[in-house]
Amino acid sequence: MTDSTASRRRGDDLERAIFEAALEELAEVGYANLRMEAVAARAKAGKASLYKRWPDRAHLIRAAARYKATNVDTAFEPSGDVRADMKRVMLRIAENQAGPSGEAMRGWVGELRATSDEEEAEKIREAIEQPRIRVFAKILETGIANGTVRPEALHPRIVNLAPNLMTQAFLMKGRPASEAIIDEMLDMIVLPLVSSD
Amino acid sequence: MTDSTASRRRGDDLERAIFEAALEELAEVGYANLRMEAVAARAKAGKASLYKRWPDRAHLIRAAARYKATNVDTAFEPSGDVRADMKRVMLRIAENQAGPSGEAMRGWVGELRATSDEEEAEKIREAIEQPRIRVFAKILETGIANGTVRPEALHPRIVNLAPNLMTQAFLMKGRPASEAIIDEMLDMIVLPLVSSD
DNA sequence: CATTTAGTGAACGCAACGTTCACTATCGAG
DNA sequence: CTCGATAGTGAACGTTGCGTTCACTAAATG
Repeated sequence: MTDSTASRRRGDDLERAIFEAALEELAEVGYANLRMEAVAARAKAGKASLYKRWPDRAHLIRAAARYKATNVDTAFEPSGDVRADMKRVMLRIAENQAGPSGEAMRGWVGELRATSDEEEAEKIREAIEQPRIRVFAKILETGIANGTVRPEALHPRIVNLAPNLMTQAFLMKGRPASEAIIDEMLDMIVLPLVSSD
Repeated sequence: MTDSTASRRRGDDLERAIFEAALEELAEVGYANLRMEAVAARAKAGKASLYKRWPDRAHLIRAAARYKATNVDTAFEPSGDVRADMKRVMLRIAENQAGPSGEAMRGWVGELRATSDEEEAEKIREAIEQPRIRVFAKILETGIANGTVRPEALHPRIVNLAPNLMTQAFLMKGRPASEAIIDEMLDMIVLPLVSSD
């Protein structure tokens, strides 16, 4: 926990501590209630150290989310059972949405117009979608290889469908889709669309 | 500045003026930048008159959005051409998202957890979804009647699919889906799922 | 016309923002 | 090892927007 022989941290060391603090705050009070002073206090840092690094709350939180995304295990090997694989990944997305990353995204969406840095926004969107596209494309490819999936299903709009449904559900309901809802998404929408029979 | 023949409005008369002002502000500066003082000034009303009616910004904006929703022409008669009907409605949703209602929704989503009045949230969700469900259900029913749509397509998850895709696109991109994207949604996802052939 | 009801506008206290500054711990070059 | 340069601290500050209060006044009521 806290070191009583407190040394004064600098550089990346301090930066990481701030990120961790921000993520914890995000998880606890949510984006809308996150206070810079609270993050600073939690990280045992001065407010000035935050503002030296990021111009405002939105930037700090985006940076923290990026930090978390890079430090998370994203490895995935498809089993060949398309439904099971998709479900597994969707449950993982749900877990993720329930934590600080979900809050970061909610806040980002809420300020999407205000910020309106179209360049930056596009990069964030890509950072969110790219990993998902890769995983779902892999699942579909495996399905195509073993004949359970139509080859035409490998289109970005369809590859993105499942994660997009997850996003929609999360944003509109305020919490991630339950397992029951994921099952419905799969059986009523995604699988009928991609299955080869 | 102040009109010498200034009549002082009251009740619903004043309330409408406040709603109009709020909607104009929403359209101009967006949810995140909307200031209560600006709304009051624009409506030529006192800030106290706003706070007498609604406890805070979020409530005022929700009320304004509701006000607009009830004063909008929602009539729709399906032509029997399912694709054309759906496209027409989706374009109307896009138009709507581009205006103050879209901003209201973005703001609501951004604060969904902070507000966290689960009761109220559910009512708002319903108010958004109900009219859409009715319209798309009608379109699908007509399609079922003339044999172009599978009867099993009349399931809430599928009925809601098109509007949900519109919502997802709007929230993540910051602006409504273009016509080209709507075409893709229809041809790659919605129609393959509901068509009877 | 008198009384009650409702809106105005200005002032207020408050919370959080983002900035500044004097002070201090750590780093690294010589 | 010493000393200057670099980076962090913590407190104070001005500012903005919130939501409230109050003395005043216009409109409705009867």
